[in-house]
Amino acid sequence: MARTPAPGTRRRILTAASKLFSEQGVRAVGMQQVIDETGVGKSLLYREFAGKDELVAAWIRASDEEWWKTAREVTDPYQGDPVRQILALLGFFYDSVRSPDFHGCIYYNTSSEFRDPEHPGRKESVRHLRRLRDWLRDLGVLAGATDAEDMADALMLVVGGLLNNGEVLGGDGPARMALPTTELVLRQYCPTAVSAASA
Amino acid sequence: MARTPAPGTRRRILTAASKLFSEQGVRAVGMQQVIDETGVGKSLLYREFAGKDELVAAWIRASDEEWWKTAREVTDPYQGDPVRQILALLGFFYDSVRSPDFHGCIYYNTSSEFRDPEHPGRKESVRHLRRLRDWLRDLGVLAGATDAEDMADALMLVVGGLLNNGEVLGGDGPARMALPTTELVLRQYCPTAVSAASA
DNA sequence: GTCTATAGTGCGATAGAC
DNA sequence: GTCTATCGCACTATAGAC
Repeated sequence: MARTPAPGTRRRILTAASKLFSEQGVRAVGMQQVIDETGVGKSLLYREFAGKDELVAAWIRASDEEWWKTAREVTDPYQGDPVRQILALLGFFYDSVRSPDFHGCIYYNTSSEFRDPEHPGRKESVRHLRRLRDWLRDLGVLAGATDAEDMADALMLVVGGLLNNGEVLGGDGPARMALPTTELVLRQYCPTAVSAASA
Repeated sequence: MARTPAPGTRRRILTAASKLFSEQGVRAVGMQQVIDETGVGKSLLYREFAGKDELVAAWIRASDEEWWKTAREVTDPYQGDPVRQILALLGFFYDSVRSPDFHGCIYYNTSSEFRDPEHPGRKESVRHLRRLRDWLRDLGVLAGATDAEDMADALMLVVGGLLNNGEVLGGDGPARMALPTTELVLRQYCPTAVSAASA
């Protein structure tokens, strides 16, 4: 009889691609390296993904899904307290940046590697960052922010600064100031809610 | 006697390389494109620059020099008023990001494209960002900041967020909040100096 | 395996300054 | 015409997409 398709092939490829792409950058990694790392055959890889661009997009999409899962786990304990949820989220970013596996934010990095707005990997990356910004705005509304749009954009400044300086300047650099600066922003836009959360 | 060497060849190559690299990213641009854009011969290009890595490093170095020149022009009118100098500098960043020629910060982008700490282009990029951070710290000291190191790192968060979100999220996005957030940080670390500057 | 692209090398032809 | 800077092309080798 015919051999049954091995389960989880797609996942194995994505895991290997994720390691290589995030550590070295997408353009620095060839498809051959992905193949070598997985042990999968070339034909199987190309049956699973139409091309490199599609592999990149699938990697970003999978990372995005996993990220939201973790982000919700991190903020769920503070359900009903949006200010603490924001602080928990920024704390999660901070921990990620300080982790030894951190090699820069894949969404910012992939956007910078592919400037064509039509590139599937860029599209997915931009989509992720937009959703993050919108989530921060929604939390701001829940927190009764005086201006939730402004607050979300100010927080994206902190997030962008945290994620992009981490790999470049030392570990004791700007990252250290991410939480204090977040509190500064929160105090500006939700003074009453922050006092309550500090209590 | 002999033909005279054309002056400014190096500069012409750097100008073309700058356009291509900053618009499309370094790895997306081949040496042939640089050659086509300048009309220069391959042999001349390789006599002027040992290889692509060296061209990239030279481009970053030239951009860095030009940047400092402009940055000083922007802050010089506020000589003796470091708080206003910082605000002018952030205003300059803001204007750059909103300019139609902005295609992302070349220092952050090049760092993200080349992860090898030994890559000459990365080295120059990191050096630029470190010098910027140190300048902000020095201005913080002059402004009598309660903690100039913390303030510089907090401001680098704003700078990093501003420069890295600009190309990704819309023009009306986080960039808009860069100056208000800078003021927030300044007020936190130099309350008296900011009041004086606002007066 | 195949085809393309890219970094880098080298040489002959050409274009100018004298 | 002579001399040299520089171009343009051919070439190799390597790597990458598929």
